[in-house]
Amino acid sequence: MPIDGLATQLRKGVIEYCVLAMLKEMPRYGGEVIQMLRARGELVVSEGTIYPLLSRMRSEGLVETEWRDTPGGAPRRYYRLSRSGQKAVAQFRDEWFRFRDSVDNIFRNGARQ
Amino acid sequence: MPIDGLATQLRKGVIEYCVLAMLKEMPRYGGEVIQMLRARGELVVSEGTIYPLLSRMRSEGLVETEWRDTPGGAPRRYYRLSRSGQKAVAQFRDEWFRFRDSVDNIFRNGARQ
DNA sequence: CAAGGATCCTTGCATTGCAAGGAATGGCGA
DNA sequence: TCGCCATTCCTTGCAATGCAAGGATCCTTG
Repeated sequence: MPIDGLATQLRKGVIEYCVLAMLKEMPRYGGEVIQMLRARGELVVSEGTIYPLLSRMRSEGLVETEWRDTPGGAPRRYYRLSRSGQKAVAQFRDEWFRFRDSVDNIFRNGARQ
Repeated sequence: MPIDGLATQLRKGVIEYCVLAMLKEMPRYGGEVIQMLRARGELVVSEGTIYPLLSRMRSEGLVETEWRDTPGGAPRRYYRLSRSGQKAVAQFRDEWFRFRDSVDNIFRNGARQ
């Protein structure tokens, strides 16, 4: 059973770039990213989504990582944007706004162009 | 090779409801739907996407179909919205606007809530 | 030492967009 | 008539990715 029926498929291909965008400000670790996405109602994700995603982005060179010890508990792997990650975010951002407008048009104006 | 790199994954889970929304005005056939989506720059799809999609929607009861002869050429299968298809469009519409706002926020304001 | 919380990861599955290939219908020119 | 082409529809197999479930490691607390 998916976390949230309809929106599950909506998230495909968007979460990756949302995560990259969240890393623009500062490096973050996996659990932190999950918490931040959950704070927004519509972007709830599970560990099984985020960790494989972060691994993919690392092997694609979009992010770079660094272990940091914590005052108590397991060490955290922090992710920060690489140069090519920054480019990817910028490129996707443009595509997102165009895509969003197309879909908005269909749902606001019906099929009329 | 995908039709359009980044946007390929974006389309997942959205095209289905865009097609349903396009059927609200009047019944349409597969090729017509493809043409209309291509007219919008950001929602280009191929036959291999639309025909399996229309079949799924038919077997889920979201659309009903009817064959119509054409003045010259192969007959067309026309799709029209069923009652449950109308409900699905309305429900998705609400989800879409919320989802869109969440993503917009991330790309406009960074990670700040 | 045992229990528990936080963190990270892996495996296997479901969904869905896509390319490639193919079949049926009718028009048109050789 | 025969072959070719455009139009329309469909099927097969693959790729990408969100997800649940399960598990490993490290630290603290009792």
